[in-house]
Formats: sequence, structure tokens, C-alpha cells
Amino acid sequence: MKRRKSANDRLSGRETGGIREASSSESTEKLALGELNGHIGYFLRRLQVAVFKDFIRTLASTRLRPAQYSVMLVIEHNPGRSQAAIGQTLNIERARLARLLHVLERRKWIQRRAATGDGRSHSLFLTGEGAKALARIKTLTQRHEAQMTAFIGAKRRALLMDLLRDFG
Amino acid sequence: MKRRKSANDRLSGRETGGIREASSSESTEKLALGELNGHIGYFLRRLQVAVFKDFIRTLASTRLRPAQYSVMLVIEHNPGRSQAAIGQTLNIERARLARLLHVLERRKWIQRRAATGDGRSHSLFLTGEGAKALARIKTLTQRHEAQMTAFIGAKRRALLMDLLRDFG
DNA sequence: TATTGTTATACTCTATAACTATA
DNA sequence: TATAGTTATAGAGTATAACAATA
Repeated sequence: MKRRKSANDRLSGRETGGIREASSSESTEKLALGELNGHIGYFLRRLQVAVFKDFIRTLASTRLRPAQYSVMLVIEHNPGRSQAAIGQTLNIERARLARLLHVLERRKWIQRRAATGDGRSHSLFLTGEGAKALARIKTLTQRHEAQMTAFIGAKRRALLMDLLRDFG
Repeated sequence: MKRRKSANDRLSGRETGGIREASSSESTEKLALGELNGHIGYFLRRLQVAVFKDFIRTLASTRLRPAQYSVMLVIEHNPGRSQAAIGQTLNIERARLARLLHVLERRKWIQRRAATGDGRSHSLFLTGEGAKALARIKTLTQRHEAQMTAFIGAKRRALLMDLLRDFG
């Protein structure tokens, strides 16, 4: 296979805007990985952590976590749906989603209304303030995604997306 | 691109040995993801979580977490190295690695010895018991990886490995 | 009985800071 | 001063269990 030497260079922060900020003094000796080389989970995890770190750093000013962002997006695109539906879509456990929504509610970015027809359900909506905040947030997440495309390489990223989408 | 319908079927547990155990009664309605469709981090995370869940389930009898497994492997393949070297290799923060090693030490699977030449360092080794346990553990992780190959598809897995290895 | 949402507990993981002992 | 390792704390994410209200 073709191995892009530049990928590891960028990972190490040896180029501009690298993900890790390894100082040149720090001895970055890498040991043998053994059977880890045969585990796809290991490599999936490494890249996922790097991508999430960039997301969190790029969105730091908003104090919005990846999971919170995904919930706001799904509410925006599916207004009025229940917590159960959101949780099933994003694989977020209902207990965790309840607390996550409380945080977003405290920031006045989302709103719960009594669901028509089922007294147990809440219908979820973005507030006007939440929609405005999300628009601003999207300019940051677009910047994040552009950084990831530069980091991974446009072609490699497209290939990965095609391979990964099936499992979303 | 070719979209393997069977991938989502397996994800939903509709085939034998599926990853999720969605009962057929449970309404698995998926909502629109919006801009999430353009974020590679989202899809990386989904698959990584699925793979780690299978790892944890397959190794449940050993109560060994993915991070602990990776540390034991790197110690096995690099006996006598310091905690700093292990941590740098696996991107595990030193404070976290210290506690993780205490757990493995309490199970008598690893051993710290005073490093020759630097009084600050510990040299890390597997114990005989640890090496034996790791051999047994590897039969389980091989089973896990075989399950992942069946889940992802051998060809797709190979393509992913090639694309992801660059960032490890 | 089952589902929706809530609260609570426990454990893992990540990120820091402060500390010691050595270099 | 800097590094290796330790301890502690705080927050996020995950996994359960128990509960009230409703279906």
C-alpha cells in the first residue's frame, strides 16, 4: 500500500497546525506494538481520539462537547421528536440523554414541551437562541472538518467516509 | 460506492451474533442526522464504540479493558522499558498509566523493578503468571478480531486498516 | 405489563495540578 | 531546572438499577 509519510508528520505537529504539540526536545520513542498491529479497534480509536481532540479544541469557546453537538443537530433536523427517538438515533442511553438535555436546557438552547397524545413523552425543540448559537457553532465545526480534511488528506478522508458510513 | 446492506443488518443484530441486541419489538426509528453526515469523527466514533463493545464483551471473563490489554502487549514486546516509554507509545497520560499499572500489579500480571542507571524510572515486565494469562487472553482477542472481520467484512476491514494505520 | 423520563450509583477515561525523588 | 512517577480532583462517558407517571 501507499504509506503517506506526511500523515505521521502532521500527527506529530511537525508541520503547521499539527494535532499534537510535541516539542522537539521530548523523546518520542515508539515501542513495538505487537499484536496491536492486527487490531482494527486500536487504529480506529487512535484516529477517533485525535479527531475528537481537534473538535473539542476548535469548539472550546462554546464549551460544547461532541455528543451535545450531535444532539442539537438532530433536534434541529427533527423538531418535536421525543428523547427516546433522539437517543435511539444517536445511541445515547436515555439516562445519559436526560442529563445532557438538562445542560442544554439550562443554557436555553433547547426546549421541552408536553407531547401531544402521549403524556410520558417530551417534544424537543431548539429555542431561537439555540438555533442562533447552532448557526455560529456550525462555522466552527466546518473549520474543524476542514482541519481534519487537511490532516487526513481529502482523498483518504473520502475513502474512509465511504467505508465507515455503512456502520453509522 | 457499493453500500453493503448487510452491514447495517448485522449492526442491528438482525443476523446471528449481531453487535446490538435490538429486540424486534423495539421501534428503531432513525431520525435525520443533518450535518453529522459530513463529520468523519461521528462515523469513526460509531464504529469504534461498536468494536470496543465487542472487545469488552468477548473478554468479559478476564475483566481486562482495552487499554489494559494494550499495555500488557507493549510490555510483553518491550520488556524492561519505563512507564514513560509505554505511555508515549500508547498515548496514555502518565497519571492514568500509573493507576492502570497498579491494577495489573495487584493482579500479579506485571512487575516493576528499579531501573538500572536512573533511580526515577521503573522497568516493567510481565510476570510468569501475566505471560500465561496474556496467552489465554490472546485466544479471546483473536476471537474478537475474527468477529470484527465477519462484522465489517474482510475486504472492507483490510481497506480500513490500510487507511487507518498511517495515524497510529 | 411496558414505555418515557428521571435520579442515583459506580466505574472508566481524560485532563490538571501538586507533590517526591531523582537527574 | 527538568524528568519519572505518584496521588488527588473534576468532568465526561458508560452501564445499571430503581422509581413515578403514563400507556
